[in-house]
Amino acid sequence: MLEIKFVRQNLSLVQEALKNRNTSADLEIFQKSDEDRREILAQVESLRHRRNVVSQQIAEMKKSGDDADDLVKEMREVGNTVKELENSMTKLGDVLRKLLLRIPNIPHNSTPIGKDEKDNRVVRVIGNPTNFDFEVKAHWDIGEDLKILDFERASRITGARFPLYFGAGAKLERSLINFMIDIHTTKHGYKEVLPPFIVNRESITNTGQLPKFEEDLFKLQGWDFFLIPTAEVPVTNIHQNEILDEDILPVYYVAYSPCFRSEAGSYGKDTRGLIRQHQFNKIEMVKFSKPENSYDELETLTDNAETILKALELPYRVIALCTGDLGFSAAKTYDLEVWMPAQGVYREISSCSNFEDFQARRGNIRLKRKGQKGTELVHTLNGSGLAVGRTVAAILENYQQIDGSVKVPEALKPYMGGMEVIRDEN
RNA sequence: GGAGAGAUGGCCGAGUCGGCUGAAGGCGCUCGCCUGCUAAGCGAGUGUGGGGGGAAACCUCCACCGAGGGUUCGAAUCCCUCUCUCUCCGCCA
Repeated sequence: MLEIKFVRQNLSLVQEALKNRNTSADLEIFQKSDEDRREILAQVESLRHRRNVVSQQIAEMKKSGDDADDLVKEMREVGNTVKELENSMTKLGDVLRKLLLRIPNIPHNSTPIGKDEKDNRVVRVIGNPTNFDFEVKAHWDIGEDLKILDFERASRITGARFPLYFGAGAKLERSLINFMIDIHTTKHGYKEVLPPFIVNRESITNTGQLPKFEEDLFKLQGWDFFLIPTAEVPVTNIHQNEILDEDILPVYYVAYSPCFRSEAGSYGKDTRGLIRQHQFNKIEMVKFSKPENSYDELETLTDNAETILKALELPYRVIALCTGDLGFSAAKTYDLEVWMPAQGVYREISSCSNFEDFQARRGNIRLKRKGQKGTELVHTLNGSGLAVGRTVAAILENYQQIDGSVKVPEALKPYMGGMEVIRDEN
């Protein structure tokens, strides 16, 4: 959420940001409601002031036995007026809050301006697309042929877009989870957390998925709770309504969680394989930072995610999302895209963002500096490190061999109990 | 699921029969004094959000004692609803 004062004073800047994001919000209603509300506020406050003063008088008069009936009567009137004005003020306040909650973050000035994903900027390319001297198979065929993935049975258990892993496939997924968390905790200084996978409305509003994108979420029937679409939600909310001491910052957390997404509106896309599932596993890194350091933190965060891809020796590239492709809460985002040989394209496998104080304002996450009065909002960041299902897909495709087996990446062998190659054991 | 207790400022904790309590007291923190160093001591200050004024230091007003309603001229204090925490019982991985 943007600060109401900021929006009030920078309407054209906000307008411009909305335009760059290909979105809009009714800023005229905002402006009008804001002015009206402040006008009423002034009236209410002076009436309340008068009531406070006179109430004091009434107390004194009663104490000395004087008759205060006239004043009491008058104050009853004042009280009624105040109540009426307060009601209209509450209504305007609701309008304003609803509008504010739906205004996305202002993109950072280093975020390229552009319409859609075609305008994203390639920042760097690491490694070369894997070479094969045979015809490569898509990961879903590899997985099904090796009997480690079973989309058919999964769809019977639940429906389309749910994963079912067997044997070495299940173990590969589990190994990757441990491998990634181990690297982030031992090499990058993150603290491991295991958060709730169901969150309440407030938490998921704080991170920005609500109120605008409720249709993307799975909601629990009979509860105002949601399945998390990413561990970002519970982990960022660890510190909601807290004042963090300056010297504990920056705080780094890494969490494993399953992620649940309705994928509304993506019916035709990625219908096969592990790329787009309603449930998938992800390792998420979350940072709380002082404002002045958050862009440096974004670089190291991205580097931390890249470390995993490098360790797995998967070719990838880093792109900077343009304003039109940027997520609602983010001011700047780098996507990591891994090379997928079967489709011959780079596919998103991680997204690393700086939200500046946008989420912190919603979640009231503040910082207190030594020797300074007051508090200020922290900056929050997060990035996948990495999406596990997509990593499995990338490994299957990039490490496939002509006989249909798949080599285990060197770095993963210890986690796979020394297994060198995944082959059909049946 | 049943029974009970509680929720106050960064933390601990007091608030009587509703009215100088935005909130005692303590801790912590900041500044100053004092002291060979450290420790202790002394003095002052120290919540958040919002409106108005001022270039600014700051001044002023309003709101906030888990959340939301209600009663009242006036509510941290009374009433109602909800949420959360704790204890005991039951049940359960």
